[in-house]
Amino acid sequence: MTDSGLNNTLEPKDYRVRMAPSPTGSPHVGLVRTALFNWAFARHHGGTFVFRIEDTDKARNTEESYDGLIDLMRWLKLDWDEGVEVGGPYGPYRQSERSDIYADALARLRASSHVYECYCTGEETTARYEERLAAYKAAKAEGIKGEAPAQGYDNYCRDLSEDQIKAYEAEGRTSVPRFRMPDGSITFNDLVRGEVTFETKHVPDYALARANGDPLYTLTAPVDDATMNITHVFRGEDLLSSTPRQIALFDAFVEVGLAERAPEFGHLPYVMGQGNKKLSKRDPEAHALKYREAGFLPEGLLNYVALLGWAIAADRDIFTMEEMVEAFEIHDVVKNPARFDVKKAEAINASHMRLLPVEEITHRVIPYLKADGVVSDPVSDPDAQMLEQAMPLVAERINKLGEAPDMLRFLFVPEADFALDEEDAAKLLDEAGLEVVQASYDALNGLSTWSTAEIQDALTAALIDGLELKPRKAYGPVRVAVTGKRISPPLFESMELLGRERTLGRLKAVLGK
RNA sequence: GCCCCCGUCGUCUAGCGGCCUAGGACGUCGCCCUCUCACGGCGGUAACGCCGGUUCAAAUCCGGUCGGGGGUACCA
Repeated sequence: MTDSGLNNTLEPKDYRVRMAPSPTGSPHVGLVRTALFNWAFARHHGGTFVFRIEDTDKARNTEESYDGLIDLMRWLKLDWDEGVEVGGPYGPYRQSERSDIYADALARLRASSHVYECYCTGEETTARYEERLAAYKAAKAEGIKGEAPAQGYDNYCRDLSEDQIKAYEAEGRTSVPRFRMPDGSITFNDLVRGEVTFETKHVPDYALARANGDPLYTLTAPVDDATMNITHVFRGEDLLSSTPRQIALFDAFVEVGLAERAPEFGHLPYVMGQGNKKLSKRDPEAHALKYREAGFLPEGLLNYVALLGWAIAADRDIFTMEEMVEAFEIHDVVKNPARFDVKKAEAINASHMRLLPVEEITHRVIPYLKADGVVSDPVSDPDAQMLEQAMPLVAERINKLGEAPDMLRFLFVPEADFALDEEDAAKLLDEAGLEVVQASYDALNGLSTWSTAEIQDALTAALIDGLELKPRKAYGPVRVAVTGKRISPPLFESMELLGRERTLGRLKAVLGK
């Protein structure tokens, strides 16, 4: 048994965690959760959060994806103390720039007894498995009980003689370095799951590099964690079963002087999509940056994502990142996978919206208004004034920043471009509706003062008292005529903001005059 | 096949042997507020996978079983 425990002289301020994504495709919400928990752990303990990039797979990495990762982390304000873009004492922080380090590590390992050369081809390995399987089945048919053969590499080249090696080399075969798993079992204390034990006979010897010399993930990640002095590794549960081989590797590192000890591990449960499938890049809700596009607040997304496997208290869902940092303990992380629920994410986001003062929401909504061409870029003075007055009306009725443009557009469009929603117009501006609009026009036209209160009084007198309409019936057509839609900010306030000229103009336009 | 992980309302979770006729949140349903929408308020709905065991007492501990997931690569 191997003990992976840290020596207990380690102080919380010395804790070093990392997140190490591969820059392939657009960043995933599962990655946000992993980043958040690592970050919260580091901040809670006063440790260090490292951001490293695992870009050894040249074929799949893109610079665009890398930019997306940086963009995402900055938007979320998950700041890192060391890593790409900011540097640090253990750089470089991109694996593609660390070839020398891996070559050196591999050379040391090869000089030890922990690594041997394997000359097998993949076909040979599977062929041997088929053979074992056939033999097992044959024996079973005859009633002989035995252990079913394991799939995967069978440690065939473990103890090759000098002659055999020479023969293979003479054949012109290439070889890969394989790590020799020790006998016995490996037990480690997973910080979220508790004690986990693997019998090493179930863990085949594994390749550390390709035949062409390129190091594999099995080597690079542990080497980086060792050389960057990472003390705790929190990652997805898909890596749980590769942990024993990494711990064994770390033991070899210690022997060859690459590490002082293995880090502690904690395996975070999956973030799932619909059904029982891990949220994949194919699912639209998987893409983290989409939430920014939709107008999520970073603190809203983060709060929701934190809830996927962690709870701050039994009766509380809404909290700030400061509060999370204060309360976060890795031991409290739940073991079972969580489904990502967009509806709840939106609700949590809405709660955060309500926590913000109007001025802040205004500030944050501007990029969305610009993107949709609702306000000028840069924002003109009149636009800024209008916004300042209009935002109190809409701030509490939107759940995402991205909902603001549609709600505000009617206040900003030039009259020439103002258009009615066809469906709403067809529904509400029928004969009866136009009568209402006519009555409204007449009532408002004579107004001496243009204020919310005056407007409301005039319309109430004309429509509710005069035409004896239900408020619902009365204001619907007017709303469509003035704002273009059935759904809008409060009508009387909107009219005041729009001004007498534009309001009356729109009413008249509907009446066809 | 073999190894490992996981199993409380539809969903996310609280629960660490008695505080549980299982709490909160989202969803959903009903009501109230209301010029639309949204907000807000009130109320309802709904769960310990199953079987054994330990115990005076089990959602909580143990065993089994079923179900789900991951691994078993010269992918990460």
